[in-house]
Amino acid sequence: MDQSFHYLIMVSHSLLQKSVLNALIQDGLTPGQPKVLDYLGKHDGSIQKDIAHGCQIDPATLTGILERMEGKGLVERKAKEGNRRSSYVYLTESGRVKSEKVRQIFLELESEMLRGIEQEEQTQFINTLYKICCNMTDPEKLQ
Amino acid sequence: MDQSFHYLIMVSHSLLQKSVLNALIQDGLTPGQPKVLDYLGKHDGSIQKDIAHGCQIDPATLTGILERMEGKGLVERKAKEGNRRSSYVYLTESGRVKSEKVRQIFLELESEMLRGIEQEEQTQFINTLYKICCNMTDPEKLQ
DNA sequence: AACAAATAGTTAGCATGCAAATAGTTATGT
DNA sequence: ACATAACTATTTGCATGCTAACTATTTGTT
Repeated sequence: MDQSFHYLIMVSHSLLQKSVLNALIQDGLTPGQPKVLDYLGKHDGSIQKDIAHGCQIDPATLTGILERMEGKGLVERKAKEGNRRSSYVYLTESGRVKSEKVRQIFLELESEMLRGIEQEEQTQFINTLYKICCNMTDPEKLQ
Repeated sequence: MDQSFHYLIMVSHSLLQKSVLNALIQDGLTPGQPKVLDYLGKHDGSIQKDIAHGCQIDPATLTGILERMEGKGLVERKAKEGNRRSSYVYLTESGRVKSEKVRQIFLELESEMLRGIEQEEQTQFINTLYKICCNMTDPEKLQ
């Protein structure tokens, strides 16, 4: 396996993405849905702009994903008095169950990815990865 | 920013992907092409199956990408005597120039991502990331 | 040699993912 | 108050990305 930096970033993401979907496809979830469910599990009632930002996808992409999720009864989009241009997104009962399942899968996969790696090495890795993400983040769009 | 492991993996990949494309879109490259050019720069004359594997995409996806790259004169697909079911892919002159440009961009972006991180910390990070990728790789498909 | 199994690539259908253009809503400036 | 600007979500068009089904070729078995 090529050990260049950018290649490992690509591979780790690709393998994680495939594992997540492989574990959740029997629940009827499609590739774009797990990250949205994960985000809503932590920020229920967010507006679409914030969900898109948190999930690192374009708002236009999120529109389609939410339409299918609403069609399957995973989420509801509601308007609020005094702000008719934002749409507030809430998990349904079914959506909350799936969101919890997603959270569980992420924990299991993280445990598998870090198999055989010392606690200290894990901590150092997360810290460095966080620095890297900050280095890549446009200061204008700091979260 | 959320500092969970899977989230940082997703964010680092997403930001890298966007930076790469941002730097290469003026060259007329589309999102799927840089990784293929990078791979061919190191393994010119590969068959499609190996390119797909190296780029972590499905062979069916590669078919479409190569069609557009061939249409733009970046690559050529040739048959070899004695093996008519594989198609061997070669960079053209123009493709080689783009491939070199891609390599340069990757180096610059890696340098930017690792800004302010000690050499020893970088080395440790790569080592851990490599272990993680190995943990996620199906032993059946070891590269 | 004849047939079955494995392999390589393509096609079709669907779901992301993005940029650009659009519509509707809210904020701002004068 | 009015016109303008900014903001939020959607639509459109194109390029991935996947699975499943299919074609063509090669290998393996008998």
